[in-house]
Amino acid sequence: MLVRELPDGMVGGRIVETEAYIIGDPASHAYRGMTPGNRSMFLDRGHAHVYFTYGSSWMMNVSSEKAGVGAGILIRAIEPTIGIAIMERNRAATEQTRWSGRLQDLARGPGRLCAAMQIDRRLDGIDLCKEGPLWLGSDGRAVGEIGQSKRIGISQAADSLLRFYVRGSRFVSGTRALNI
DNA sequence: TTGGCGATTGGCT
DNA sequence: GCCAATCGCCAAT
Repeated sequence: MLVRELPDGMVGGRIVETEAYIIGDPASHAYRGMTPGNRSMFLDRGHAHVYFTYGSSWMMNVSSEKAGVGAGILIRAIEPTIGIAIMERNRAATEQTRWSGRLQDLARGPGRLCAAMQIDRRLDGIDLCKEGPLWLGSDGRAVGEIGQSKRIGISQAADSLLRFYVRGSRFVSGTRALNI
């Protein structure tokens, strides 16, 4: 689960899609070493790396190695379960990412997910494994079968099978062919 | 349902 | 300047 605590209430859901950006990965923001913009990717595992791209979208990684090593997991989609009405309002209020009105599109894709959950620069660097405005947890439900594919939208190391998704979930992004 | 394309901001070289 | 871990629109199937 990824959970966000907002003034209006809690929002979030089950993580159904991720991508790995591993050590020595040419597609990773951390590949060329630490800069002011990617330093949170070098925090100890379990911290947020929030960044802005394409002039329109915030996205979030979870740092995944020990302090000083740059690597992370991109959270690409959630199945909304908590505070759906609040997330719908957040998407509707975001001009850059217009919401189709369908629940399955509410947090389907890394930019949409951050828009729905109001994840932005202010959360960069926080510890996701303790109480706070954004944290990781579990609802205790069994995880479904996990599929594996190429990552989406990158040009470097494009063929590495580092994308992971819940097979059969309609809350997963990408084309049908990617989600077999 | 699928694939191609342009908008638009910030960080880095 | 350059370009990007996206999105939504449009046309074609």
